[in-house]
Amino acid sequence: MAKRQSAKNFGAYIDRTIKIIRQNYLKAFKEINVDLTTEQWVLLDSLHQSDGISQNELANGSFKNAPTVSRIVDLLCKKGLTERKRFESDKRRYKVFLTKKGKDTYKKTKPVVVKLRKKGWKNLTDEDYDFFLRIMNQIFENFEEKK
Amino acid sequence: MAKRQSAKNFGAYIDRTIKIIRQNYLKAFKEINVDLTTEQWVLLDSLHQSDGISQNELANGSFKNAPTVSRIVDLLCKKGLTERKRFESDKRRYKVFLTKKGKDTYKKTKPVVVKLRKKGWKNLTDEDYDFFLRIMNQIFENFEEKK
DNA sequence: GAAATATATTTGCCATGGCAACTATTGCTA
DNA sequence: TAGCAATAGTTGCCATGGCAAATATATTTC
Repeated sequence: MAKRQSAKNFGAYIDRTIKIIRQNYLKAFKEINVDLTTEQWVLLDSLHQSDGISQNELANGSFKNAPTVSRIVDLLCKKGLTERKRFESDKRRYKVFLTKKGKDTYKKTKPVVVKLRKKGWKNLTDEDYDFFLRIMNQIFENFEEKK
Repeated sequence: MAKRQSAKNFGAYIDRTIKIIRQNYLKAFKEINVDLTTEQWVLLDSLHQSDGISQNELANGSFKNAPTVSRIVDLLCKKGLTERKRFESDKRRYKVFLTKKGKDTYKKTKPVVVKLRKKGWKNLTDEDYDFFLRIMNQIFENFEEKK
């Protein structure tokens, strides 16, 4: 039973959970010989859903900031998984695309991710997920900047 | 209502939540002119509870690995908040202590952290916390290495 | 008691990410 | 239209942290 104190140390639990999730992703990719981090996969996933979006859009969709996305896209391009093309109408922006290799890598890793997600939610229910989402969103909202 | 699919993308929510928590801690410390990160505070807190423990014990208690603790303790020592003393009986180990300044800093920041924890749990109940702990611990357990 | 093992800590390399400053381009406005 | 503000992206600096290798000391084993 949780301690009945008004100041709850939820951060520590969130921290250790996200850490073990990242480690499991990394290990699972390694096991199928894919050189990809969790965060790199997140961007591949965004691109799979909306190929050709800008880095800014990638950032918004993945809760990352612009510099981080810039650097991860650099890495993905170096690995040959994505490529950048300038917008014609706005030369400040890039469209980021999955290459053939990027699409293949996504196809190869997606089932692994699905398996990881199932593994992570083992012994938990759909109702638990609703509860989980409500709590996570509430904490997030509580800390959001008041406009 | 959450999507009824067996592979639930819980990671993204955990990720964005831990990020906004860290940002709030950092900002709150800055506002009271304390130069301290969230993770540095976590170690101060451990030391406040058990002054003189080793870096290994610090690591275990904070879900950090040994290299990370080593580097954070370096920083804390540079800031004059902690000091290392060798064990007499085991010269591989250090005992890490809070200095006077470290204790003062802890006293100054603790109320701020309590306030942040309350802020983060706004509109959530004790029962929510039990639920939250159960779900977080279950996810963690699901990903833990089978011995 | 010497050699092999185990443990505590450090260091190096790299990825993520926060923040600020910078460049290039576009849009707005007086 | 000249000048300024806004936007997209990059770069630098630093902290965290994962992993592997190195160092120093302790413990075990033969």
